[in-house]
Amino acid sequence: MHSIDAPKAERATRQRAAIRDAIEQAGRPLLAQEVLELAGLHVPRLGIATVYRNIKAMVEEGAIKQVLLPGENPRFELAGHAHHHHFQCYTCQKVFDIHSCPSDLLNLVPKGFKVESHDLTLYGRCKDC
Amino acid sequence: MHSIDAPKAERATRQRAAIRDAIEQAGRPLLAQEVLELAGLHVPRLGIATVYRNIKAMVEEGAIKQVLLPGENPRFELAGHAHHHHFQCYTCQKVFDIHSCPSDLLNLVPKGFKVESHDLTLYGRCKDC
DNA sequence: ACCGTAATGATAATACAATATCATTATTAA
DNA sequence: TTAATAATGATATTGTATTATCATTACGGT
Repeated sequence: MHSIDAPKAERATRQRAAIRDAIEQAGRPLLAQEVLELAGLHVPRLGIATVYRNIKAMVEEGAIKQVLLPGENPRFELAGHAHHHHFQCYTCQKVFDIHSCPSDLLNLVPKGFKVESHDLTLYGRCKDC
Repeated sequence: MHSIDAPKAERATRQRAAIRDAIEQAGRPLLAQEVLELAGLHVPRLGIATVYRNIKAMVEEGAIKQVLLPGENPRFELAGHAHHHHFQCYTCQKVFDIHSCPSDLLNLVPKGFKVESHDLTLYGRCKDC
């Protein structure tokens, strides 16, 4: 008799591991291009389509999450981090996590407006620039 | 003798006036599409190319400025406003100005990082939603 | 080791905002 | 009013990030 199991998918490939490792070890949100460059160091011939495919799958399964900054393409970082914000360097354009958060945001809006969340991006010079 | 003046350009057209008025009277940052819709109420047959052309010219001459929110297309508002931030409604997607600013942003970053500016976006429910 | 097939890599196709093209319209200086 | 030409409107084109296609590769259960 034939199997009636649902299609399995989710094979463990070198590419997927390298992509996940790149995001994890970077410790900062990465552009798809940056993921390609970093993971590509360990998997020669890695293709951008594979990067996008795996990023998409990992977002859907909740392993990583999208980080959007104003006027920038999406970056990706490991999920599971607590609420935090980001810092972008004017010089190298890299984005870093900021693990603190201003306190007095709820009183900034006119009456009638209800604040439910917020995004904060700091800009300046990073430690290496 | 022929004139040696530089090419004049800058004619006063109904379209340009309507585009500027739309941005001014909205009192909030508008997408190019929103500018088309609002200015189009006063100038039938207004084309999107004209909107982009005039927006670009007005940005270059400093009359309006671009407003970028995470994951959003550029919006435009009159220049000359003091430093401020924005609120986006989860329901209607409209963006509103917030004329106050959190205070304790300089101490949020690790040592070695220098904060030079910041962007803050608040999200929630606006007065009309 | 073998086989079924999911995943990959190269590249074509797509989506979409923004710009370029160009015949036509309309502003402005005379 | 007229003439010169800047600006417009309709649409084609571009630019670029992302997705689809498909022949090939390589996991993984047997």
